[in-house]
Amino acid sequence: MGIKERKAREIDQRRELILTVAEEIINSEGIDKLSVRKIASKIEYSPSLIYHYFKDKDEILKHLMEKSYKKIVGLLKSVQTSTEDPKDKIRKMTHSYILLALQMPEQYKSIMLNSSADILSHTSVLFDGASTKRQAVAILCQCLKQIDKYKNTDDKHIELTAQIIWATTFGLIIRMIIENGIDDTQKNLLIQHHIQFIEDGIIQKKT
Amino acid sequence: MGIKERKAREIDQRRELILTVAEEIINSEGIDKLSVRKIASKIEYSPSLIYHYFKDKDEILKHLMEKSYKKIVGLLKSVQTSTEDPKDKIRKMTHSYILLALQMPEQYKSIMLNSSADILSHTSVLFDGASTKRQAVAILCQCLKQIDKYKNTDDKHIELTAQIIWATTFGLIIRMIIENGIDDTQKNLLIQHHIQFIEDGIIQKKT
DNA sequence: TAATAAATAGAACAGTGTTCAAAATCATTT
DNA sequence: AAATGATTTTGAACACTGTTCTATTTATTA
Repeated sequence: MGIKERKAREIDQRRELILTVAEEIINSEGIDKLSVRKIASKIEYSPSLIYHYFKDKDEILKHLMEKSYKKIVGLLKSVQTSTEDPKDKIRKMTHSYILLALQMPEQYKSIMLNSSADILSHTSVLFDGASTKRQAVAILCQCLKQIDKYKNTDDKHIELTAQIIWATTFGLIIRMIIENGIDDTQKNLLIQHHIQFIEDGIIQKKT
Repeated sequence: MGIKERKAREIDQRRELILTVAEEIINSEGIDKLSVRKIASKIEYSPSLIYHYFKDKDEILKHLMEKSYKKIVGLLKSVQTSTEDPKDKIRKMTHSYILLALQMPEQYKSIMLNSSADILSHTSVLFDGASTKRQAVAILCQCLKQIDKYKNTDDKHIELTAQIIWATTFGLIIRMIIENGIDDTQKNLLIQHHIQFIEDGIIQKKT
């Protein structure tokens, strides 16, 4: 009986359709303008139908965030295996992370600022022990450990460094997104300066 | 005729009352739960009355933000005139800035993340030339200039440094606010680490 | 084809910001 | 003090929002 499977496939397709439409709205009108009714009208179904495929609006958001989040982590991983020099790795990771985030400003904002508990459990990185539970921090720590100066540094210190790198980079990105009208050359200068700052901070480090 | 003056005073009082109540709601329930109707009910007037004293909800927010913003700038100024050593100044300014922000998390979030154009014109700091138009950046630049190593550094470079310091500190604060449940010792470690990072970045700087 | 299960729609509830015309209050002048 | 005019306040309404519930339609199974 392939009918059940077809049904399951149809449900998945419908869910995908909803997510796609939601993403379209976010990209064209911004996340604030996303509404269940707007999704329904664009999909030409009644609003209540949405609730057959998703528990509530938050669950839709959650799925979208998950998608974007995986994209970001995937990027980090690909950079991690690409280069040799650990310092260069951190440079490149930070740089491409920033560029990717700027390419999907609305999604990045949502992922990082939406404090829904579910999403937060993926994106929180500042707690004690994050290096063992968050891929992004783990990858950063791994890179830091490969730097000579950190050979004899305790793990907690490395974790803190990674957390600061992450949180500060986050800050620069969010402000570049929020403060609209910054031209590209200025953006590039800021990014360059920030990466230099990180490098200096790393080099200088003394246990 | 002191009646007109009394009237003006009464209007001011009413406006103040609305703002106070709004702040109370924000502090107790969070900014998301603030609504015109809730203000009205707490003040025991009809919702439509609010619109006699404020153009719309955004204007109320704007006033609240302005208030908090002034508090922050005031703090920066007081630290600026307090200490001697410029490096110490930056340390202290950053530190007390972070502590103040953490004491008013909801307000800080609103000021910095609410992208209403009016508020943005006070809080945007990343554009080219911000050091002449934004007090926070200006103060930071002034401190940087007093550091020996920066004596021969061009203004644009100093501005970028100030902007990065600002944006990264912002990032750390926002994440400490958003990621609830981080205990105080961890918070202090992060803050300490961040300030150290800034210091290292500043020292290391070579034109 | 009849019974059963799933998908879809429509109406409704409670909430939001906002507007507008009417009512109530107050101030001033006659 | 009464009437006029300005100001303050309200109540109802509009257009939205997320969400739930009960029908109704559609598809699957026996």
